[in-house]
Amino acid sequence: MKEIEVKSIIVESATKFFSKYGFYKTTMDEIAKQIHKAKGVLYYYFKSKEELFNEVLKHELNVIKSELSQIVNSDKDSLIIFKEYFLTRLKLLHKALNYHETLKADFFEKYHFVKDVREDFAEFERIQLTIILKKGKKEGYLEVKNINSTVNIIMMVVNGIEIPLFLQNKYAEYETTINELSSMIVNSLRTQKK
Amino acid sequence: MKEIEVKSIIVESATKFFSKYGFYKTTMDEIAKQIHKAKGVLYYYFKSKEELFNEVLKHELNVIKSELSQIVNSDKDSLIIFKEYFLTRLKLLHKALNYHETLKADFFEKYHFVKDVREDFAEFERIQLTIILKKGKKEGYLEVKNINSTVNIIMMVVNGIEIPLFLQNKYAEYETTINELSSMIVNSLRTQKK
DNA sequence: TAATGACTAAAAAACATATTTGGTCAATAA
DNA sequence: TTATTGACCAAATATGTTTTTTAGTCATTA
Repeated sequence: MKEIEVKSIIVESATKFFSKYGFYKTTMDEIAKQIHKAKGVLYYYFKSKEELFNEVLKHELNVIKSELSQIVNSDKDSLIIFKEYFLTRLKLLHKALNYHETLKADFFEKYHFVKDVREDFAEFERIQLTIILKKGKKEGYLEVKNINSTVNIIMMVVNGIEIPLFLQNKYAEYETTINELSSMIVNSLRTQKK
Repeated sequence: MKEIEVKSIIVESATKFFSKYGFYKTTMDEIAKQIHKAKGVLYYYFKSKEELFNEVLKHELNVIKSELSQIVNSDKDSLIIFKEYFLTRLKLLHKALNYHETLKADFFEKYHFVKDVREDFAEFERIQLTIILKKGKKEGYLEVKNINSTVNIIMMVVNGIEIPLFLQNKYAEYETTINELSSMIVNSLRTQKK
């Protein structure tokens, strides 16, 4: 089999497990077994578990990126306010994510990824919200539960978007606070328009 | 010794340990040893460890309440915007706190407090911020680290109050996000004034 | 009535043992 | 050479067992 083919089969299998069980509860044996290969072959194509995970993230990011550009360029009417705000947030959240405690705890606690993977990860979270909006009530992507969903929910409320099922617990928890903050943001946006 | 005297000595000793080590890492033996009494005496005055802790909280709340009223009624110039907002938040945060995960995890996981203690606890957190502002750079009260400090920090930034040392890590983590939200709140307050 | 301290049951900590898992590598098939 | 295997290892994790700690009791005492 061609190198690229096997590589993408591995990534595909790995994606299933990582997105279902997370990094630590996924084993290399499982991934190999799923594609009917010996574990050693994974280490022929990838240096380590982290590098494979890295590859999975990169791949997911590319999918998400293309989805994002489609959304942003299609429905200009309903998303115009959101888009404006979102593009501002891209820069603002960047730094915050580098220090995001939950993500660090989950992924960087014991394993030290190279810098550019962190960058990609940051981008991944920034883009997350848009995808959630598009997917509606579908279950989220990789580790959605770990994302700073409060901020995301605020943005949904601001834009009058229905809260997906899997975020409704979080929403109920801080309902009044979120609504308060949301109305402030809306007011702020209105002021800026004048 | 009079009953009330001994009771308050116990509460005083207990407060030191609970505020330093938290509920679980404080032992009844320690508290008794500190006041040179046998452990049994604690159970003569209090039904259980929880009831003693309960009493400690009530006592702290009373201290804090009196401090709060002093602050609110003294410096009207510098705190007027904050006070306005803070009084609104008192109602808004109420519900959110009843579902505050970290607090629940720490205190209600294994022990079931009576309802009115939860109410008191909710009030305790709401009042917390004001106390932090007054105390400036001093270390916080009981379990300060568990408080939803992000919201508190936002409020500090809004009001141009210096971030205390023990909250600066948290601040650095979300610096840009906090500044963004803060400017929105400030704008919103300005709009409301017109 | 107020206080003691030995006592208990249950939880937590410490310790020891067994299993799992990321990663290697010599052998081998294509 | 290139791609794949699977036994093997060290380290981490899980499991089971023993020891210690601790919340709470109670008969006794001052």
